[in-house]
Amino acid sequence: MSKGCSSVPESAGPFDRLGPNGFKAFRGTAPVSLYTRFTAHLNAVLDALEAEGALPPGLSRKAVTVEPPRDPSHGDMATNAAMVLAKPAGTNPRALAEKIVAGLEALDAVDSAAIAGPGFINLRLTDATWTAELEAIHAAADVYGRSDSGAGVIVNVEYVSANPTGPMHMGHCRGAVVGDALATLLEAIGHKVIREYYINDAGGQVDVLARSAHLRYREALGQDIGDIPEGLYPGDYLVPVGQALAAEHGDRFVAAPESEWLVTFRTFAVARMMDMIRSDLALLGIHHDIFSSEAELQAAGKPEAAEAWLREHDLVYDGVLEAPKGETPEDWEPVELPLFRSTKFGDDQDRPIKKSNGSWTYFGADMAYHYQKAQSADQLIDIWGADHAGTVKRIQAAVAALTEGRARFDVKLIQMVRLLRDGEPVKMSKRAGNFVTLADVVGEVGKDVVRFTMLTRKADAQMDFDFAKVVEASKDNPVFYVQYAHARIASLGRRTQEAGITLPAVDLSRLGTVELGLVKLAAQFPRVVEGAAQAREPHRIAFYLNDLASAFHGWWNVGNDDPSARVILPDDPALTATRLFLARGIGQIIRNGLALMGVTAMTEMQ
RNA sequence: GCACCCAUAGCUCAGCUGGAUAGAGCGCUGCCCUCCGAAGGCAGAGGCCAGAGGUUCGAAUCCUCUUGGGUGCGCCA
Repeated sequence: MSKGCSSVPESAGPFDRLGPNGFKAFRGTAPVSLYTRFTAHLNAVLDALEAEGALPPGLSRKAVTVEPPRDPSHGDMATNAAMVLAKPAGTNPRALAEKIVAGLEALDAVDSAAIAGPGFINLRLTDATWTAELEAIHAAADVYGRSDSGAGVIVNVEYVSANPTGPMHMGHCRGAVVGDALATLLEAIGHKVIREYYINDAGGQVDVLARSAHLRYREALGQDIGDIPEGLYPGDYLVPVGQALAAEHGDRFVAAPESEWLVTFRTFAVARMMDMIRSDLALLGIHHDIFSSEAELQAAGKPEAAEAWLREHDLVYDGVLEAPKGETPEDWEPVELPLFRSTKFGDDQDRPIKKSNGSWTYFGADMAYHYQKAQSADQLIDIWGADHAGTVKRIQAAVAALTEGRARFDVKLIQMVRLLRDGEPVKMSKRAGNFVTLADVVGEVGKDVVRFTMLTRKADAQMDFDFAKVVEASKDNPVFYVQYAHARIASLGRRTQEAGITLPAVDLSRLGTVELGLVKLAAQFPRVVEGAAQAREPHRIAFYLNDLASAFHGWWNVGNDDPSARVILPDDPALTATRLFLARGIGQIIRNGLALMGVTAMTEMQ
């Protein structure tokens, strides 16, 4: 099996056949998308024009697009080639368009080609081209929509990375889902993906965790600990940690000074917290490949190595930062610290990599961590909460410096989710420890609803999560609407069997205009996947599926008033078979799209 | 004071990395549904894409400025 396609099922197998139009419809395990094929055809036409001198050689075709027009009445496919190339070619768009049209019209798959507007070339494809695409969907099945455009490129996606001080709460949820869906999406276009979690187990917060655990440890040994002091973690989830520590160590650390137990308690508590986080993530179907420990990173001397390299290249120096503008903290004092020249890469201030006590700042360690990730990946993606927006530039600067600009590095910022119940924001108080946990929410509405809902907005837009609305059975709820379409399709199969209809071979020439329209929309799927992966925007899959479901429901609804438009026609088994073939093709796309989102497709609604 | 994110129909949001007459759901208006595929369906109204410049064949999309929201801002993670 080729690299980068490890998640493609073997059963799909390499596939090689010629479509009715002479296209080589499949390459490797997944069919080449219609748009990719037409881009190739267009390039061939342009090459021919170059050869005969109608176009100067070597023009950049970067801005040339082949895509469906927004208005379907314009045709099935459009290209801007004539408009983009006319100027550098020293001709006018329409004259060039006529030459390109002549070349494209010669293709069997093209029914007609026309010049429109300022110089668009609109193509109408033969029905046979589309019905062949429907067959391709069935043939490729679970693999339809995948490609190998990202083959050979390893992408590291770091997401969640919640502090190991408590269970996952809803603040972590969206980033977890977006990161995971993005990772799956990148795999779908052939990337090898590393799903990574960075454990912040080296800072002051885990010391607080250790002290909180010590308190629970004393409690487990029967001491009255009273109220949890300010500054320690109050959550009940530390009770079993204290009990386990008591069972293991007895009372020998009860009165011991902190220096004797801190490391032991910290290590133990962090491990327990990570177990808890892993099981919370498992509720969402999320499993990371690698958990990297900040403490281990530091113990291995990685930050020192990074610092040494940066000093050699004059990118770290010892200096004093100016006092912050705006509200100056009362206790501000100028201190000399090792500073990274992030201003050289567009940051507005150089950033300290060590604290005045000699330990690493979060940034200092994180810098080394990103360098480590870049050793085993070609591209890096971080999924962060939007509250960390202010630190994006410095880490991008660090990656650019340490990799000398080689690694593509994107930080995706995830905006806040506002939890609503009965239209009212759910109140959360971290101090009292009564935040809404991820486990609670998944327990209430289910994994699939949570995952889908988290992908119904652009990641950088704020969103509301309303407990009532996300489970509502109506067309305003995309989660339901998409699942309902898939369930209807599944029920068609069951009902055909119940009706005792024996299905003859399908006759795709009997598909009507509305039905071919559905095929055309379904055939967009590979493009949508490619675009969503390139843009790192998994929400596009959710919106596309909602559109597809909407088109399917619309088709279904024609049958309400017109029984002859229904799928199951006891008097016409051949047409039943054909429409069922279409419906199942749509169902396949929905299933494939949901799979990218990590959502299970339902075969019946309750 | 500075940086980043955002601004699209009354509301919630899409808009496929610059394309043609800017879309969807809700809400609103009108019609359809005793049952057989209505946990609805069909149609309609509704827009200075916050504002002003610029880039070019072409801008909601890219650049600059302004206005109005959100987030963050020395060695917290």
